[in-house]
Amino acid sequence: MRFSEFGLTTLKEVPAEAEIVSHQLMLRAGLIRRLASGLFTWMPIGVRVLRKVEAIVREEMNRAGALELLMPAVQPAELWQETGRWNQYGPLLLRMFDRHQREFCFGPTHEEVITDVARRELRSYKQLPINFYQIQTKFRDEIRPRFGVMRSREFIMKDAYSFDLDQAGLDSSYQKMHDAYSAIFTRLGLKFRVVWADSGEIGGSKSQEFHVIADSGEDAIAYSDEDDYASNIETARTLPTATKRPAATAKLQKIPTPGVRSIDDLCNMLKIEPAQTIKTLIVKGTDGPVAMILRGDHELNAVKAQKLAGVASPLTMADSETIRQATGSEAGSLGPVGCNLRVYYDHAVAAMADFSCGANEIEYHFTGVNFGRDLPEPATVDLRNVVAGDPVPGGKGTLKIARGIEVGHIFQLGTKYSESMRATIQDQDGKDRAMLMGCYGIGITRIVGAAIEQNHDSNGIIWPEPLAPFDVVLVPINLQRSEVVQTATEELYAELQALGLDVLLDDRDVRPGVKFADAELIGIPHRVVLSERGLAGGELEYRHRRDLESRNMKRAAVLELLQK
RNA sequence: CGGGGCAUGGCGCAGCCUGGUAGCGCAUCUGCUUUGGGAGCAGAGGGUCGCGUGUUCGAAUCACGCUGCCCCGACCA
Repeated sequence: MRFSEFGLTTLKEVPAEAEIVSHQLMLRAGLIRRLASGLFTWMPIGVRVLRKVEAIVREEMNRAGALELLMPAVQPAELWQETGRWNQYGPLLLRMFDRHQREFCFGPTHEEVITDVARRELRSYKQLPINFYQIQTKFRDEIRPRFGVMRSREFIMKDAYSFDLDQAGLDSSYQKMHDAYSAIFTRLGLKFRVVWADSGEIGGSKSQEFHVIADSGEDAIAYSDEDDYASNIETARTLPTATKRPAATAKLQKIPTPGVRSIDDLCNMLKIEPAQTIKTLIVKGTDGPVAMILRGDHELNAVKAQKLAGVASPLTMADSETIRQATGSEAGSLGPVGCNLRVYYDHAVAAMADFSCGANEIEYHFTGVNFGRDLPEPATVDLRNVVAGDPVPGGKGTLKIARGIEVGHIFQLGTKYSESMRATIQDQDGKDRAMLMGCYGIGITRIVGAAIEQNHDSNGIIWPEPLAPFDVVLVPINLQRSEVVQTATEELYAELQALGLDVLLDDRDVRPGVKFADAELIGIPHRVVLSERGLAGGELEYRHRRDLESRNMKRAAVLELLQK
């Protein structure tokens, strides 16, 4: 491709709308342009990257035995009503009517459609196992689209769905996808980690996420420094603390705390640390509100809390009226002492002594509270988000926290969809059985952003070679004025293309600095500079995007290097 | 959805407080010079100042309403 014919415009300045580096660089390098909130046009250079991602994903999916198909982006409401998700999915689902006032949605995912395909097509267990996939546009009406293509409303996803007769079959299909995903992210040249996760909206049991490790990631990942445990913070578990509780030394005191509405206020007034306080959260329950007791510096974990007996799911905080009726007090002055609600204590609380908490009387708190004296010994559960240093569930080592960008997610769905949509198959005994399903997603567009988050410097993108829009960029110096350069450039351009390389020839009549700056901004891995000076000595100048210095090399040596 | 901010040429911004018919940098086009790290000079094109209503002799500027976008938050009891 000749630069002069590629229609690429790069930006010297950073557009104000872009917050994170991948978004800024994608705009500056001309990969994407914004149409509306969460909607982007992929420009030619961006599409080149997308196609490279897709090609690798497709190859590995095919290698794993999955079959590509293509389902409609627009789906009829009736299918979603069959599984009950028409109501469950909420405002994330973009709904619309056709001219006959029939209701549709723009597919945010395709479990319903594929299950419909399966129940029509699959009759016999002999057709199993089978795994269908597609690479296609989805729409999710996100509350707050952000970070460019990382959380956009319209995006491209590879979604796959497996069908098996029994759990052993599902385990095997799931494992195949796990291995295929690992192969995909490895081939893409990304640093990633597989973590345990919550199945959330999609449903089902076993589920793992593939995260590209990056500080700007939206998700927190907890992992062990000693074994292979790794989990999304949403589901990361921990054990009761091993530390023994110190003996009580302080007297129980009730003190007035005017104006104190939060843990921070309390700590400021008493000159203590949040870890010496207890906070009490009131959530909605299945029969009356429930109190959650946590150390002041810890956070309640919704996934864990909503699984507890008596707690309403999804987890909902009680409103101030409910709190008043249940405790006679208000948020900001709540505590376990004298609380007659159903109470859950977090593990970490059991190790505390001489702590402070609300007195269930507006703007009064207790200090010097102790278990076994002022409160009964607590039965504790795992209630909170883990923090760095917590014990690993397996018992070995402590947890560390990293940030990641979720680029893949695999689930065992079981029979959630096959049962509600009656997708059954005849087994060896001629009996109808609901198929066991798995579903497997990769965010194709998100991978592009994640790759940039992980691979850039102050000059621009540094594409992992498998993703690069071009393999090599040719930068001729004085192309328009030097016949020697012109001849050598055209010959090299033709030869590299004949070798099957994607070559960008910067044939613009601009000063070299402009070409260098653009080559670095768009992140082409290999750069070859052709100049009269070098050519006179029979040499080209080569530099990899990651390198700081360029080197002069013989033409043959450059060709050899680029063929690897 | 709650809070905050912004909206002026393709991009980044100033002007608004104190009302008088729009300016800077980048980009674009033309010419000349320049050509190994985002060139220089000269010239040119391009904006009904997000939309609406109002105040006023007069509104980018003041008031009200709306829309769009961005950021933060959505357990912090």
